Amino acid sequence: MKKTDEQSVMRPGDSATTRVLLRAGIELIAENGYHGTTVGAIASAAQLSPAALYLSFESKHALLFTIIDRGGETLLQMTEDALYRAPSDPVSRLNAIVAAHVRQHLHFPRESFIGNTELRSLDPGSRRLAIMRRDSQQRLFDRAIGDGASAGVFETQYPLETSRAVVTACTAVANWYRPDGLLSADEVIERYQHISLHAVGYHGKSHS
Amino acid sequence: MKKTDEQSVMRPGDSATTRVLLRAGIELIAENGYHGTTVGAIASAAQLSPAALYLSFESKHALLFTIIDRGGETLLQMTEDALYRAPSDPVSRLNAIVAAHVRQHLHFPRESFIGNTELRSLDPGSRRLAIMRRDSQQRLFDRAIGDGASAGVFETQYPLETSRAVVTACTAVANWYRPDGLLSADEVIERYQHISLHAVGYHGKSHS
Amino acid sequence: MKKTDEQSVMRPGDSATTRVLLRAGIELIAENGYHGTTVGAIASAAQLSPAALYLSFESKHALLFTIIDRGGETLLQMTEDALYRAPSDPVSRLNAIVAAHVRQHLHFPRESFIGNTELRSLDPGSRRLAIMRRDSQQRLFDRAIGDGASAGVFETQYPLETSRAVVTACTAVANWYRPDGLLSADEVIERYQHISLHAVGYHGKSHS
Amino acid sequence: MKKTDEQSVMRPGDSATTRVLLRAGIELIAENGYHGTTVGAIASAAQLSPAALYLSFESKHALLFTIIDRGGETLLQMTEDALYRAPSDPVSRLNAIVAAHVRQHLHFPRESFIGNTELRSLDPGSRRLAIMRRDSQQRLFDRAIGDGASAGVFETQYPLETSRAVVTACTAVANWYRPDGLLSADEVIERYQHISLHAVGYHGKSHS
DNA sequence: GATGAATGAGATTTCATTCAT
DNA sequence: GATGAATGAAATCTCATTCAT
Repeated sequence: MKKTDEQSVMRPGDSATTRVLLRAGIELIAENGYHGTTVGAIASAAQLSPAALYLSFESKHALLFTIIDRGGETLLQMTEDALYRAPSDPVSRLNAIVAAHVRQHLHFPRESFIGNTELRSLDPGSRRLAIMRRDSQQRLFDRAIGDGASAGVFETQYPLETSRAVVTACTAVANWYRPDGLLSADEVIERYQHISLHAVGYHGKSHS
Repeated sequence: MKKTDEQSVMRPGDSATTRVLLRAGIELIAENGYHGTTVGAIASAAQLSPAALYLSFESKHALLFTIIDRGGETLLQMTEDALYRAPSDPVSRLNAIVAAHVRQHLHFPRESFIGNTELRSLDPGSRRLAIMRRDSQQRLFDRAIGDGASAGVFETQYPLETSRAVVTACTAVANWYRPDGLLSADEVIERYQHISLHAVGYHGKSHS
Repeated sequence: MKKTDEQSVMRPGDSATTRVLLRAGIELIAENGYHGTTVGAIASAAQLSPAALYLSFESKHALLFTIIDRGGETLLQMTEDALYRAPSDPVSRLNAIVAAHVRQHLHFPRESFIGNTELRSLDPGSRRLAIMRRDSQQRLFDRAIGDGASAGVFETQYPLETSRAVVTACTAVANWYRPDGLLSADEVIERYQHISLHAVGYHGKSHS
Repeated sequence: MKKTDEQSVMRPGDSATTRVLLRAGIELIAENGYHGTTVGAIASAAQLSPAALYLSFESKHALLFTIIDRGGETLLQMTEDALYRAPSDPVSRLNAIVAAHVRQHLHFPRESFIGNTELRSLDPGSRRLAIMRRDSQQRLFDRAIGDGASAGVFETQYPLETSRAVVTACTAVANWYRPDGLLSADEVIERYQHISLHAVGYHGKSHS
């Protein structure tokens, strides 16, 4: 359980208090947005006093940055790892990063949602950093799809737009997926691989 | 110009003051979110006093609701109209609603963005209404794609997931499209029609 | 009455609200110090809500700065004016600035007290400005006493230390003088002229 | 060094921790005032945790009271001792208490400053005690100067005001004296004896 | 003796909203 | 129709103090 947590925002060094605050912050900010969430609400969800937040974080903003920074770092890492381990043919590579991206958004929908919607609530310096990382993630897809198109495996006239559309759609699973819904995570992943291959104009077998 | 405005949130009956407040509200809420935008900021962007807002709207919330309600109403209307005017074959129908949906999001990116992200800031009653309308819009796509799949024109195993992915991607153009960018609105529309047809597993000509 | 007020911190352009806040701030900060005085206490002494303070001043600090800046400006002005109007002999000149300095501290003891004790509560930029003005005031005395000593009219070996001692003593009247006490303001002034002339080693008549 | 410390606020029974806290408290409170100084800042200047302060003192207030109470006690003691050892003529007696008062304020400027400015931050009971002691100190000067005036040695018309002015000026050395400045402590003392004799209207030799 | 973690109370400041003019 | 002045409520953050370890 904790192990799972640590695959997105939590880190081994975090104290129990820090973790419970992060969990409460993730929950509430995903629900109401950063400006719609008060320090008091986070503290009370964590069964702590508002003052306690300032022992773990320098400010409310620092809590938000921690969520976005660590979540973004983990997503990029996971995706790069998946790419590293994948066979080198375009289909496998696209399948690998779609799986990694979708999986992370399925397992950590709230963390991902915050990372996608609350960049505007970061101060300019932090925002720049977060945007750079988001762009790196996008470029992994741009390259995978672009390479497949150049190799003639993907028959799309608009690889860049398609790449954006694929990432967007894969990201949006965080908005609607419910673990207690009809589909298992693995089923969703498989379907998004399928849809993505279609979108890039791949006409062969999905082979996975 | 005003004509254009009125194709999303503005309405003929609106006074000049109401319009300027709506314009300012759309601009600022899209940028900073509802809770991140103050009445003072909206008023000052409209070159009015904060008190003036309360002559046109009952509250800050009422302003938000106006933006979301009217924007959503227009989007649905436009999409239904497009469908009504389209030939009855699946490709034409899908092309028609993709065009309507994308066009509206390209021309009114901020209004659309607010309609997608600030539902959570509505009070429960208003939110329910907005969600119902958003679901109606989604169902237009579900039906268009589902019918095409049933008819065997679209070869997708997962018509529902694909429909969601298509709407998501078409919606997201509001996040990145810049009117002064490389592509014209019509080019973007054409490419999204192309990508959508690919995604639903259509293998024929795009015929548009 | 208002006329009198305006001879230290109040200014013609100040609104009634600004004035009442300044008066309350002067009273309370003189009594409890800047850090010992809350915005709430000032507002409530002014029969206003805490929020009202922020219509007249940018911050609590801005209120303090206004008191110190304007009070210091008035003191320097008054002293320079007195010097300008005085006959040019050393005794008259010293008498003139002692009278001006003591009078200001007698009539505005709280404003003066704040100007002497709360420089440390100003931010560095404001503090520098206030210190520069305080030094200008000191130099008026240094010069008056130094000139008298050079001319042989004042027989002191230590004109600089004496100048500091004189200013210090004249300033301290703000700490103990009570308008309802035994001495009238003019009597106090006369006595401080007398004491000052003694201190600088003047052995003739006081001739005032 | 420790010996010197103990001539104002430190006492032989004080533990090392108590001493380091007193030293830090004196430094910081003199700089920023009582209300401008936090327990955390004192503790951290003493390289201790905030909680440690409560092992040596009952409260932040108790620390302040210790500084003011002991500092005031020492000052009065020193001045009384000086008077006790002085020859009985008015000039010697005034010289003696000026020397004692000035010396204490030169050697312990921060302790003295706090004793003069932070009485208002004491609770009423403690304040009364501190004020009584300050008045005792003032009366030593009142009596010395009054006796000299009665004896016709000091020719001042206003012995009481002069006494206040002398104490004020002698006290203020704590505000400007810097040990690394141009004058040694003994030189400052000599000059203040000189100035004080002038101020009280003594026209003979300074004989010291 | 010393501290890290925690907190209740309170500080400054902001904000949506009202209302007399 | 418009606003300047005002405010109650609440937001973020600080601080003196406690207590289990």
